[in-house]
Amino acid sequence: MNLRELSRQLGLSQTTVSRALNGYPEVSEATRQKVMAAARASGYQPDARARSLATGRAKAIGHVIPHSTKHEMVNVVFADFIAGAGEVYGQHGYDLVMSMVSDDAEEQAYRTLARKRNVDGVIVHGPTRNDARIDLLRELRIPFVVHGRSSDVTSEYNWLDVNNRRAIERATAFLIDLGHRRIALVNGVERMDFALRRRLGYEGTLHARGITLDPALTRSAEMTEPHGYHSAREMLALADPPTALIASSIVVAMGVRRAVEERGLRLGRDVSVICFDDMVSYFPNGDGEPIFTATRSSVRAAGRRCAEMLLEQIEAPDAAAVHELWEADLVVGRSTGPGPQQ
Amino acid sequence: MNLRELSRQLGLSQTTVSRALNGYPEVSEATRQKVMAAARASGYQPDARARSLATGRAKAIGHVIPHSTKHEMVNVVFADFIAGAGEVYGQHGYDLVMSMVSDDAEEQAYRTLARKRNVDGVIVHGPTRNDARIDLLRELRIPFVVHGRSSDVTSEYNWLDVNNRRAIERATAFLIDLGHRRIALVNGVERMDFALRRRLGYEGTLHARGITLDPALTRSAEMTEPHGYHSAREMLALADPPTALIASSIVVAMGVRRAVEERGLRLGRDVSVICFDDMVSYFPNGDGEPIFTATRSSVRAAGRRCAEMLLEQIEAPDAAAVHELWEADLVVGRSTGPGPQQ
DNA sequence: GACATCTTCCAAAGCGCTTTGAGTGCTGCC
DNA sequence: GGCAGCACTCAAAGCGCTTTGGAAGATGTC
Repeated sequence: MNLRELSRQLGLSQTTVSRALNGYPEVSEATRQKVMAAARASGYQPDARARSLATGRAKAIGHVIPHSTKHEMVNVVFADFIAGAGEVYGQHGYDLVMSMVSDDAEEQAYRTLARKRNVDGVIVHGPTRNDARIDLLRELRIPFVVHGRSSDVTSEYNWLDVNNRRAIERATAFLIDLGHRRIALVNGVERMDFALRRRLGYEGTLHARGITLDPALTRSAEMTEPHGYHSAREMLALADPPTALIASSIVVAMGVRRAVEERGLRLGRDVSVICFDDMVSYFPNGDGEPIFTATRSSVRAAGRRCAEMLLEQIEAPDAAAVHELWEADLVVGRSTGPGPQQ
Repeated sequence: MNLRELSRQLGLSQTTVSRALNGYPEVSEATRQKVMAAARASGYQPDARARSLATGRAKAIGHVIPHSTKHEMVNVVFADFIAGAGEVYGQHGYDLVMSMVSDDAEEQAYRTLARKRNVDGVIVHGPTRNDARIDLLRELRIPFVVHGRSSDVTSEYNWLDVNNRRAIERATAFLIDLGHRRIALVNGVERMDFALRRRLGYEGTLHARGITLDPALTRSAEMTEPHGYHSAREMLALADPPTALIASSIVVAMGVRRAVEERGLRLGRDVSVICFDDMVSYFPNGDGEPIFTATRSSVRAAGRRCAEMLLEQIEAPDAAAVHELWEADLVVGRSTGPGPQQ
């Protein structure tokens, strides 16, 4: 069933049928009703490709996901972000098209996406410091929103970020206020902008509070459970071990907890842990009182908002760039307690 | 830059340029080289929509993901499955288009997908028992592969499944051999076919070994960490608690562990735990000796294989339906030990 | 009643590609 | 030299939709 067939059945021209279905005013209410009814009855749905070719709008958003051979990791929070964004796309009749691409081919992937014209815009995931993709996308003149930010990029672009620096500052200060002085940071890969900002927050707060940074108390790697485990295990075995750790995600925190418990220590009493909680659906931070004291911000909500921002940008391509900086909550759970008595 | 412009520059017809680029034999090697070079130089890439409209092939695969309002959960393993499938799609020049859809609109989503003709096939996720989607997709005549199976569906369809029943049979037998008699099952939602099969494996093995099933020792819900925690916590508080638990995923197992440790028990000594490990990238089951004794099967590999099967099916739509049943490994880790002395 | 103005509809062009069917020029053979 | 056959190339017809630029009929105004 296509438009020609449908209009033939109705004894109307394709023009009229198309207009009736798309809500144009040049068609009488009576015929519109007739057309709508016939369309529903026959299950007519316009061919997306033909419509897209005719209108110039793909009605789809691209997400390029690098799957590196080096760190073969699909981001933990990714599924929830996509879920949030996908909701909004669905509401607005947009599709989500994903490209999994080896990370040395990522730039090419964006070029291809732009040329093939099957997306109207893209979301940029996991920006690094001075991320080259931003200028590339500007050059390609394709609307985009960055989930996160990229330090040292001077051009204007749309982004939505959590105030990672501020969040970790607050977490660090919270631990210091509790009497901790040996505070470790189990960070993500610091090529990633968010991880870098978290480190800055950590270092800045230690410095401001007169605590000298001990390089032995920071680790940085992919945010997996084993990363948390090994980092914590090694650091807790030091002669002068940390009494508190900041974990970059709830998954990392799980690893930290494993190491803590393996050592026979009790979380929240012997060792304090704060983590960054992205409120991932299948791994909530407890369901009553939080398991972990955490800085908290919903990645799913971020996905929703990024999608909205992008759709707005597509509607009005000449609008000024939009930025949103979200503050994370600091929620207190059972994983933190007073530091050691001096 | 489009085909017309490119052929104009080259002084050739669109036909010839198109044929040269698509590897048809009716064009001389010399012109082919010339055309290729010009295309590369100008960064020409055919418009996906126009090509798709002309060829009738969308070069894209659809994944419909229900996001229920009831259980607002994005499947844990989903990201890894997609990553695997996406790799294969990428290698074959296919895109992946995702529809997030509220689960009461899922059937409509498939219809729309079929009508809009912007995908050549779909992957069905999370089949339930007697899943209506299978007959629907047959009726819509759109190639599809089911990740999992659907009990009680009589029609033929393509599927790839892990032998969940056998895996849990082996896990249960393993625990019985270790001397356990009070064995609990912390299962997923049993509307899901895989969860149902796991229960059958559990019940069957208990029965075969002469152990009477205690309904107090089974739980079933979304596979989240809190599900593992609450289930284990409640069951461990019973007058006659389980000495071993089978967890439906590694995330659930994390919750189980939390409950075990909270009770002051030691994993692998006081309580044994076996889980189903989907080998999710960010949450490996340890990196040397496994943390948990587990039945193990890579969901990422499953994604890859499902994608291959689907692409083959698209190439040869009249080929017979293909099935693959994968056996899970049973790997021994540190979370299991001998049962209580009689 | 004649003219202007809406309202309602239509034919046809065009989006950018693939593919059919038809040349055109060249080579080889008799 | 004439012809068949081959190697290339092309013009044009779609794919299914939107949208432009009219046209036809209905309505209103003087």
